[in-house]
Amino acid sequence: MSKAEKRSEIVHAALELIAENGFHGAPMAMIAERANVGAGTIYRYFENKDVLINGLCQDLEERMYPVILTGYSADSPLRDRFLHLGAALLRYFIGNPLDFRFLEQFHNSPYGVEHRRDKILGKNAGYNVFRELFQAGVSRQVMKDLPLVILFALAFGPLLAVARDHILNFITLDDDLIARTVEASWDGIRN
Amino acid sequence: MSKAEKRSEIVHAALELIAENGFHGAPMAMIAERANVGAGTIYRYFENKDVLINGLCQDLEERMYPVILTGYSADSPLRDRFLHLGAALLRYFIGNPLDFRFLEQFHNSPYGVEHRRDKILGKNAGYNVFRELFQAGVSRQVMKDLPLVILFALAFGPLLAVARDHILNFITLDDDLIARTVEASWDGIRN
Amino acid sequence: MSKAEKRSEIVHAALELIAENGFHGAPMAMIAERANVGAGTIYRYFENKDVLINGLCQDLEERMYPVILTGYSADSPLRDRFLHLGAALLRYFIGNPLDFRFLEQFHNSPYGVEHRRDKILGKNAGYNVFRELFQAGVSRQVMKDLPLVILFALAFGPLLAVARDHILNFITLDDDLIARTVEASWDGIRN
Amino acid sequence: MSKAEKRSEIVHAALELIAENGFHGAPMAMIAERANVGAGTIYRYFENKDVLINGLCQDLEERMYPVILTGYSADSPLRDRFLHLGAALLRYFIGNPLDFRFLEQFHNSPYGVEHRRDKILGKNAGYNVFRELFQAGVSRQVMKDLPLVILFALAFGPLLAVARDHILNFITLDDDLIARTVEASWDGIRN
DNA sequence: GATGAATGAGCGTTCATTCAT
DNA sequence: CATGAATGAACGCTCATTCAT
Repeated sequence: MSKAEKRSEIVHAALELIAENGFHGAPMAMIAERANVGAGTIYRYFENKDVLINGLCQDLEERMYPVILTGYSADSPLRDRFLHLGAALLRYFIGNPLDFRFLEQFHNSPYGVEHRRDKILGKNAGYNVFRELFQAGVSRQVMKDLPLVILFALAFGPLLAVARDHILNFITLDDDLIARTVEASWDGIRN
Repeated sequence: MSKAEKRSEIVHAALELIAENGFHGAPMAMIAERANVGAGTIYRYFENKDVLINGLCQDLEERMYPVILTGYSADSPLRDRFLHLGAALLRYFIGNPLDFRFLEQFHNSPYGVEHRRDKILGKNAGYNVFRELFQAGVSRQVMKDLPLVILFALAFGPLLAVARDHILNFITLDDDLIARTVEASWDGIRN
Repeated sequence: MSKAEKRSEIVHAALELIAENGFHGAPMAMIAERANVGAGTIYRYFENKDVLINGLCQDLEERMYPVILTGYSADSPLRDRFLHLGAALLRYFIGNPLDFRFLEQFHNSPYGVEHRRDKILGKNAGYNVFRELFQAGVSRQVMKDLPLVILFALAFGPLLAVARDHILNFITLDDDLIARTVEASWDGIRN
Repeated sequence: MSKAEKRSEIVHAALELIAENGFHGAPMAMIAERANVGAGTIYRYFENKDVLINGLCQDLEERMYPVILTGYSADSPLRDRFLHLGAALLRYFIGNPLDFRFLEQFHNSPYGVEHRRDKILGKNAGYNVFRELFQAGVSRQVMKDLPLVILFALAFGPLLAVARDHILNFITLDDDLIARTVEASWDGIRN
């Protein structure tokens, strides 16, 4: 197993366990076992558990953004751009439930909050596609004149909630339901 | 200290610690200390830590529902009823950040999921005021014809997200902002 | 087993293991086992291993000083006082080899140095009997006019060395040899 | 880097780290790093860590004895010979505090005791200069008629103690103080 | 009934040693 | 030969739970 593969195995095992059982249910020894490496090996790739968890998040975003940005055109009308991103996000979460579950766990932790603070301050490139979209929407008066943070909440709050409901089997989303849900969340932010 | 008072002290101490520090930062011994009871005493009131945590949630709802239902009239127009509940919920969370922080921690745990499953299956009375409202909204075609679960997500997803943002100091909500946020979330669900 | 007894068992087990095997050979689990307590129990009596080790030292001094000061008279001639203390110290170490071995380990550690620094600054009562003796010796010109620290080294350096040699079976001290050794170390410091 | 150089780098790095941080603060990986060799390479030169540490001691003595024997004449009077060796030893330790710190760490370990046992049984050449000196002193009745082990303790106990005190900054030795200290220790052993 | 001392499994992490490259 | 990634036993410490008082 190459060095990159080993790192990947560790990351995968950690994400899987955290997604399935939460942070409590993912001790380092169990991550190591599932990754088929020794317990000490993880520490060659990640300084400690905190660093591993933050690495997981970064890893995930690097996998996720290319997917949801595929076919996205910054020249389309704002509504179309939002519908594309919303549906892509929802589909990504549904198709990658472990990633979604991990993100939920992550955002509910001290690191998650810190990470979010950085995002809102605009340090992160991936997020900026959303930020630009919403800033354009407000300035062109296509969207409601509300603080960006609230628009984010109106747009993504529902999408994350239905993704969770789908993954927990409270509902089964199909393409039609996804489209109507994203349209409804558009109604929440548009003027 | 009476039996009921002692139970109340325990519940209060536990909720406070979990809200402040997360589940990790709330060992039983610390809860006992803050509640001014012996560590063993907690086990007279709650079979184990899991049961305590579920008790906390139930306790919280019993305090919260009377507050948000104050002044609520089932005879008002659907829109008014929604705006009342939404704003009341948001104000409750902002005014009781510990309750909100606890709920967030709770919902992000195996118990939280189980609890939610019960809610959606309709076992819990408190939730039913929302259920009735949304069922009426759909049947009178005032709201979109979407599954209840999705309507819940559209309505409460944004409210919870902005409550979190406020409590984490990413934004400061005032009455005007609260009203406009709840109206925006109404736009998401109304026809 | 009473609380005081349990503490005593822990202290005894720890001192024994450290004396026999050094700090490396005295993990907390082994101390607990030898003391017939659970591993966690130690932490009810000592905040952590460092505190335990410092406690051991303090404990030891509280046992040792009364013994070596028995029959000691501050009114005797300086020479007699020194011979008394020197022989008493030597006898104590020979009679309590575990205490001696522990002290040697202790003084060769960061804590030991810190502890020694305090002693030399004069915070500790037990040591002061030596300090007074040497200060009197210098001022009455019975002892050499050297810094106190050097007099200590001249007086106790040999005593500790022969105690070690006896305990390691390089030599067997009897009362006669003890007396002549202490007299020789007196020759080192006297004028 | 030649084989001998590599060995030397390893020995130097190990001694430095152990002197600075104690055995705890000198893991093999850190020694390897400071020596600019691979971790596994150390095991080509030393079977394991224990052997390395013993090698360190031997190495040190090979560097130290030539220094303290410089200018030493076996034909001088016993007193002069002792004063020479004592002062040379003290100066060596003060001038090479890492060597001294290492020796102290070393002598306080199972290996140290074993090493000392060999010395006292007379296997080691370096030590013999002291042994010869003391044996001559006793037989010519210049020194006290005490077992050699005790004479060693009387002579070197104080010297090691003041070296430690100097290195730990409890006192600052100058040439005058060194001379008077060595003379005082001579008083301890001479008749 | 209430207590809190005792427990020990389990945690995150380290490091001497091995061995494939 | 030299390397350094991999290993896993062992460490200090925590904490949910029990039970003698």
